Amino acid sequence: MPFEILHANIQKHIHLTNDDKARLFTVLKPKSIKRKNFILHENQVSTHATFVLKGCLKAYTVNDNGFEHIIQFAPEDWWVTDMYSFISQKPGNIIIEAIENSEVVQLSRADQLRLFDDIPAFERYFRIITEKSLVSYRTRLMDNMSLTATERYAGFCEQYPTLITKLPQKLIASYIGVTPEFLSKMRARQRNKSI
Amino acid sequence: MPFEILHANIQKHIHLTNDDKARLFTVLKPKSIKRKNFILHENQVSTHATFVLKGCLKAYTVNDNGFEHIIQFAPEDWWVTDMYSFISQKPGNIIIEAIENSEVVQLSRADQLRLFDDIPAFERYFRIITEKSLVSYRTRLMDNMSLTATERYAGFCEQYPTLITKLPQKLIASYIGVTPEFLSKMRARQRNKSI
DNA sequence: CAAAAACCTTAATCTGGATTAAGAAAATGT
DNA sequence: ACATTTTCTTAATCCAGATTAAGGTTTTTG
Repeated sequence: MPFEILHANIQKHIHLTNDDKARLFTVLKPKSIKRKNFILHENQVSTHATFVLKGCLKAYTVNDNGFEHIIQFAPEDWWVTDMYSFISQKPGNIIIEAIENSEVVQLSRADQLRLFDDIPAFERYFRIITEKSLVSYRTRLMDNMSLTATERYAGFCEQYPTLITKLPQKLIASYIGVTPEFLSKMRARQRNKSI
Repeated sequence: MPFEILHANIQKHIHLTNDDKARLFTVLKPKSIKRKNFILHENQVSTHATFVLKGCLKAYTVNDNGFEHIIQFAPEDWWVTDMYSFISQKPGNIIIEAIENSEVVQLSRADQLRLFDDIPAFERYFRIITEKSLVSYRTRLMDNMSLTATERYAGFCEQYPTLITKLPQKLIASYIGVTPEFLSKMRARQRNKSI
């Protein structure tokens, strides 16, 4: 049962009957995606939300100078989508790309809305994870406004210890909002201090 | 009917029957709040979400150096709460304060959850506004990471033309993430350019 | 309507982090 | 296993925006 990890994630928040579960599984579309391939391009409509079963994706924007800004990492057991485009079904400016070979399942907005109509518990599940996701964006916004780069890096290390080990530094730099050069400098400073 | 403005807001997203509406109105608590008074203090549990009928509030954090960072303005027709504290019912670090004499209605998390159980349309309403709110935090986070202060100020003027005229500059500075001195400088620069 | 408080402006100086550049190390594909 | 691409580091220079300080203006409140 390759979807079991999603089922377990859902059960953490609500209870689905076997029928509900079967109904959900019929509309999920599994997909394999290789490192450096895209789930969503810029100016494309995000028709689907994506849940990661295995591997890791990144969601990011590219600014006018060609710099990437990472909005979200999506490792195993996480949902990722361009929420703006997904709810409006208009083209968005977010790119979603695999940073490892990954296995995902996708749910279309149309199928999601049908599930909301038929299974209120399902709408509750998404209401709950959207509330939590809102909190994490708000926290990150405040951190960006009120903390120094060093403090943000320390916070990242604390919050995502597993990602620190497996992600290239330049991606972490892009997530916390500094250049790779400056992250490297911060790490050197830290190293010297602790010796 | 002082709550009509909230009812109209809800009807924009879902349909409530008269019974649903009556049910909602019995649990709403109206409240008058004078300028400079607080709806929520730091380290307090946000038991209620607040909808503004009249006036304007600000939600903000205070950092270690005593600087305010404004998370959200809540003018008429907006909801405001410390979502972290509201969903977890743990103490949060956000302060909500009236910046004008205001009229609000409040809904407790407990009442909200009961409404979710009894009236699925109600859960849908909050699911939808939470999705939208998530998008606006995410956009603001990306703007903070990728735009200059000047661009952020221009964006604010475009997005909230009415707020620009009625809010003191120092609050706008705190929202876009610059010092009041620097906002003043940007405005002087703009003025000189356009003469 | 006056005193106090809050707000705005200007200007000089400072600094966290960006930019540029270039070489070293590591990971990846074939 | 090796060549290519991607990452990481270090160091010099630069700049957007912070900080500090001080005077002027507007708003609030008694």
